[in-house]
Amino acid sequence: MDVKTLCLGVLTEGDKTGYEIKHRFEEAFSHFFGASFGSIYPALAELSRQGLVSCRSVEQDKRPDKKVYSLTEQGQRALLDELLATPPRHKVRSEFLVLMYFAHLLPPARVAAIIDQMIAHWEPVVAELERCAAGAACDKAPTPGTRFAAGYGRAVLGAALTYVREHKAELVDAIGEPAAEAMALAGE
Amino acid sequence: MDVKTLCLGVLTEGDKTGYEIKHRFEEAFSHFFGASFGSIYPALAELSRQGLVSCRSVEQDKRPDKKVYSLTEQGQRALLDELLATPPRHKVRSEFLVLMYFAHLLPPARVAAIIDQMIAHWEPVVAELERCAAGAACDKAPTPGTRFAAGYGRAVLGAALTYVREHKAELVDAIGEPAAEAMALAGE
DNA sequence: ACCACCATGTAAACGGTTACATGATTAC
DNA sequence: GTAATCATGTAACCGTTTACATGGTGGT
Repeated sequence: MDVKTLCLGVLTEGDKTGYEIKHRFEEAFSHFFGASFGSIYPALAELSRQGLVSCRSVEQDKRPDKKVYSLTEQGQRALLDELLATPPRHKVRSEFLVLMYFAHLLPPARVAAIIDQMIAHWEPVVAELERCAAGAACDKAPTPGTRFAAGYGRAVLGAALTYVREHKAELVDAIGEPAAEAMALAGE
Repeated sequence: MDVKTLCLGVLTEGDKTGYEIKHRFEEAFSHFFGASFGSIYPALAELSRQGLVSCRSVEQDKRPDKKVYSLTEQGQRALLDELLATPPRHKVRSEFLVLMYFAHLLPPARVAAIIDQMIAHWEPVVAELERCAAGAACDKAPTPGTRFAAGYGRAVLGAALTYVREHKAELVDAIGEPAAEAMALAGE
């Protein structure tokens, strides 16, 4: 599954410009899928070429024209086929956890700072997902899936926050006294 | 941060062949970082060229020679520099959640099957992380970071499991009766 | 017979990010 | 004056995956 499929997906919620699609991506699935303009615009061009979306230019006063994309019938079929064929993968790529794994090689203050950074980063995200999962917010489109995905994010990020908060001191202390184990073994 | 850094990292646990590094990757960080042979072998070659690891060939009876890599002093410094310079990112790419987001476009049975698949996939992973977080298992190398990372995985995957188990029926029912909202609005 | 394990590597293809290029409008 | 929002696109670069190529050993 690639950005093209996601574009088809958001277009089921209504016609949109590339710019709007990018923002929809951010508010709806930024916590489980990323996409930048550099991948969205070429994806839309390709979908248009394949006839899976149609495109009309809309004039604007004092702004350049915008291109509004719509899902075609072919596009709807292609989306369904793609969704039915997609195996449900779930990958995490976390430089944060790599850093934590090698915490013993870093200054304890740095490790503490990294954890604080993650907490500060996650807190507003969880708050936002809480609102989405509740049904309010997230624009419109309160489909069951929207709430499920937001609820998942809330549950999982909430657990992450709780975990790092509760184990920060333990980790920082442990790497601050690297001889602790040796001393324990020596009967200290 | 790339595979090269991770290779330097696992080599702090002791000398290893490319093959062994791959397996270490799998048991230690498969839940937050992926790497295949196709990226590990070239990474090792490049690190060797840069003098960050040294390499000695070891003859084996009835098997081709293996190349055992060791971290050099330069490599240790490079690893530390890289770890200190790495911003703590954390990215998720989940086709599973995309599928759930668009659940209303899929047959309910398919959605249920996908969730069951994820549960079946996550269950043994959580069990393994539980053992790692407890301190036993995960080969040796029971550094504080190892336990922190495993504990994080256990907490987060555990929350994911609980969430999908508790909300599966809700989601499947909701997409099974697509007219529910409309009927409610009509006073039904 | 066949599959899994050990062991190393290459090369094409893929998909995505980052940075660049342009430019008007509105608000602080 | 500086930054954010609206709006579209290109191109170089990056790192990874996938598939291919090779081949002996040990178990069922």
